[in-house]
Amino acid sequence: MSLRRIATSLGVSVTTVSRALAGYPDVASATRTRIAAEARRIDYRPNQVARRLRSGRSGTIGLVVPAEPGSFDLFFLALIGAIGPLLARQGLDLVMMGAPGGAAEAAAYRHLVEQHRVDGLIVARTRRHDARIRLLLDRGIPFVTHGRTETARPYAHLDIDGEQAFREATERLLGFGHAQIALLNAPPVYMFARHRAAGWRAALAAAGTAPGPALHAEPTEENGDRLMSALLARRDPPTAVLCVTDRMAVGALHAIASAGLRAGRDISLIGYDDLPIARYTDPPLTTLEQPIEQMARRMVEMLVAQLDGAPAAGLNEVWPARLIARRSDGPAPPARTSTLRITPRATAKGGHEDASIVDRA
Amino acid sequence: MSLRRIATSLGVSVTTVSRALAGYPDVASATRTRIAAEARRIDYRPNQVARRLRSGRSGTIGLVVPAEPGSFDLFFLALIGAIGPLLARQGLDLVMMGAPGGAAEAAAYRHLVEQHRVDGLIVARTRRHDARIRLLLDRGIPFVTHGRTETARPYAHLDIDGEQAFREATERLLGFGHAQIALLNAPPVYMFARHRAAGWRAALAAAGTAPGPALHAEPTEENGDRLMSALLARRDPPTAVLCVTDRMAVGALHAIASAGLRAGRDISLIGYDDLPIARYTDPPLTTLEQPIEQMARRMVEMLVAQLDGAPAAGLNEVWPARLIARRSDGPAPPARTSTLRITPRATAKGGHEDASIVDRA
DNA sequence: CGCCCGACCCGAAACGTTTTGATTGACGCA
DNA sequence: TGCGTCAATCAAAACGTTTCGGGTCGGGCG
Repeated sequence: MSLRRIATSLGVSVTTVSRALAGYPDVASATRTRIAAEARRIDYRPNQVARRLRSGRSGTIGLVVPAEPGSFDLFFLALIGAIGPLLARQGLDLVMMGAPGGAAEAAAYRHLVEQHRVDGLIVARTRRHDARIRLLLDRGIPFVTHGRTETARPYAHLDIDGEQAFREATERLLGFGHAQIALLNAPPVYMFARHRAAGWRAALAAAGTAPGPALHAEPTEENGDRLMSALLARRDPPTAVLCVTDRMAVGALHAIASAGLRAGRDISLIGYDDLPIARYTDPPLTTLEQPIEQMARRMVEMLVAQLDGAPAAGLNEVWPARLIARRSDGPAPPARTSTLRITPRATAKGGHEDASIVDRA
Repeated sequence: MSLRRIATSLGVSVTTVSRALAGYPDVASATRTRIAAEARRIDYRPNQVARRLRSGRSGTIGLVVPAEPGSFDLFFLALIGAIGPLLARQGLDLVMMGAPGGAAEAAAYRHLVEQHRVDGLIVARTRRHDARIRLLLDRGIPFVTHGRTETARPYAHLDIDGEQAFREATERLLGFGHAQIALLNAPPVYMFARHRAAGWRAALAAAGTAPGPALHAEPTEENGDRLMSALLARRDPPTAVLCVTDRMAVGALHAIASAGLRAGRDISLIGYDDLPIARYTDPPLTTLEQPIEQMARRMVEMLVAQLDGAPAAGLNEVWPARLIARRSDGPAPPARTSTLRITPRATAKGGHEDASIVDRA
């Protein structure tokens, strides 16, 4: 409708208008300016749908977020907030799909891909063997992941070095004199959980200290509370605890306070994410910050590069996290410094993912 | 491509395939089954882009979220999480646009609307005179708002009765014997801020109690902290404080603890939203819950109804909030119960929105 | 003078649907 | 037999772009 409108009102063909506006060199500059002027006059906006039909591209990027109330958290929120504007600047829309985990999630990906709804995808919270990544790789759809996964095939990803981050956090706690450092982790299906656990374990091994107990569950406040309570109920509770996310740390803080203990003195706690709230917990939370804005920017760059035909092979980066020291950790309480080593119970894996079970450390 | 593929492989016309699949009655049932079978065999998926071009609908609905770090909060998160799957069930996509406030926000709306990118919109956090709503009304684009606005024209909206909610909360505090009840509000451009303030004021008026001071700023943890600190620095600080959101309440809690006071005993605090964290603050936060899931469901219904041609006029509802009593409030401290009344200072409005200034109560 | 080339422009096809209006037979009825 | 009716099918147009493969016209060159 619209191209034609300009064309008829100027007495040229639709082709010429299209080519003029697209900047092709084979249109006389006089014509071009007339067309440009008219386009501006009627405030011409190309119809994206027509354009997409013709070009076979949809002009949108998909982001599938977990729809379960617990798991859809501030990290995704920040990601959306950062990614959206960047994509918009590239003329791309961000479409969101909520999907409850498992089969429905796979279906969501299939839906987006097969209906030509998206040109590319952003995949967050990668898992060890990630079916989504396999699907996308098989179909040749461009994507970028936040987080790594275990596959031999090359794919674009950007990740924070969780291993290094937790190694650093553990070393900090060791430096405070803690001898029993526990880990409140996410289920080991998630790669980030594995990396952070590895860092914790590596630092302890390097120091010759036996790892404290490691529990895991979906990283929510509720589970942080539950798991921390379980830790405190032990005969020989740890003096320091690493939490895989701030959300978990908030729950843990609550458990500590409920037990009549004081975080930062009786028990040291370190989180991860640096959510806005971390500044305002009591005490403020020592945590590890990932630069979400910049990550989002880089991920979008990687995705756009692939849309323009770049191979995914070179596109992978791992960035450092930054430790933000606040007041939820500190010197180990003197009474218990370097007391006897406790050995974590080696327990069989639980049946379903969400259960909080003891890791083999 | 695809319709044609079925057509040629079955020796019928594209039209017939289309009509068979669409369920028109004028195709022989034998033909219909053959077509259905073939469609299933090749796993036919209609090309949405083509469909949209033909129908003039885009099959997506838009949600513009504030992209400023502070204002993009958990409420939107919950909204997105709830709305996405519901829309998906209707065959609709949810496209998100982040937009920093002001001019950019208007541009974002214009972009979505004029490029035919969305069939409808969801508008959250309504303002008193909301330019977005005017734009949408003028263009005749279907939309649903979360929150009300001051316009004579009918539009579809669903809101929580913030006035009733804060009246109830204030009455609760009065019942606890508090005589100085302050309000930590959001800027009065937001309708929700006005409603909640009205409820607070109404309850106090009914009880013959003078309103405590009312401060306002963007509802973030940081501002909650700042404003609460300001309250505590007064000669005659209030014994109870209503916070317009849980985020603010979290900041306020921090300010209270920093001042060496104990929330729930020295100072009573009530929030709003019932974020997941409200259960895990210290003390757990008494707050008002809005049923986001159900609201999302209803808003989607309202939107879909309009897409199917229903007028917006009848579509508006105001639901009650539910008070969740936890432990951040309680009886007024005996030493100060019904002490002399303080009169809020009547100060002129500040220059820019984000400043924390004293309301004329 | 005749030809060729470059500059400029355009018609038509294509992307995959849906929908309109027409066509084809078969059948019943007068 | 002739006509109307009904069921079943289809061709073509349309949605708004982009792009392919020409086409026309003038001017420069041999």
